[in-house]
Amino acid sequence: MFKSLGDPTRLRIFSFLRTRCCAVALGDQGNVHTLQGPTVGEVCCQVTGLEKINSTISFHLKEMRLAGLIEVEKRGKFMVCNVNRDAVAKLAKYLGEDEAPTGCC
Amino acid sequence: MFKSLGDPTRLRIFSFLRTRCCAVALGDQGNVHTLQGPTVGEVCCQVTGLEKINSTISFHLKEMRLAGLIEVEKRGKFMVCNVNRDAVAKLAKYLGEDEAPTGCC
DNA sequence: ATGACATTTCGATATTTCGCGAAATGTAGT
DNA sequence: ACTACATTTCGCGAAATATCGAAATGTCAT
Repeated sequence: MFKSLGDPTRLRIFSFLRTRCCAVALGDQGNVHTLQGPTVGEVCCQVTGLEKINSTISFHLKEMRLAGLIEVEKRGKFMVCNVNRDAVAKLAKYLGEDEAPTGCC
Repeated sequence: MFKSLGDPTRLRIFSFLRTRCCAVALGDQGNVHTLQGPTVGEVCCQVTGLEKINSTISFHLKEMRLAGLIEVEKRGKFMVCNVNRDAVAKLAKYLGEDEAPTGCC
């Protein structure tokens, strides 16, 4: 995930996706449903201002998905993207915790 | 910083440095003194088990220093390394905060 | 079915990055 | 000054990465 966030384009994508809320609802069987989110094309427009080609954004989104940073869901003709909040929370926790044993120095 | 943490070797270095406390003391004029910490050679030994050459570790430490992730200080013949806790805290804060505007979706 | 649209895959290319080993630099002690 | 040691710099090759554009895939609407 750090590697994923390490690329400037992906960090911008990440930042953009965070400004769009990740709507979630519980289904009948208690399963989680993501309701909506930006599409690949929308990410491309908003993040790079069409500076980058769709296929490039698609590539980065795939990387981020494989890293577990985001979730991508099919919505008819589109693919909608959302930040994986649990994963990000874990990452924040890792950075936030203090690993130094007491009295180490 | 994300890019820095994205490399496996550097993440191991980071993790190792965090287990060694960053001792700090106030000097006579209120200036901050880092007291001690692992040397480059020690990092090389502990992190890679001598799998990697010193120059390689030096390269990574430089990257991490330029990224603002660690601080390196001259201590006579040695260079001692410590995590930049403020920077890491900021990073954790960035990941931890919720950027989605209320009622976005 | 056909056309329009969204996205992904593929191939090619340019750039970056990592790693090693040798040489250079710098410091401490004798 | 000389030696021993710690670290950095440099040159280079190998591998990974980012980007583009074209072609392929998949979906919706007519």
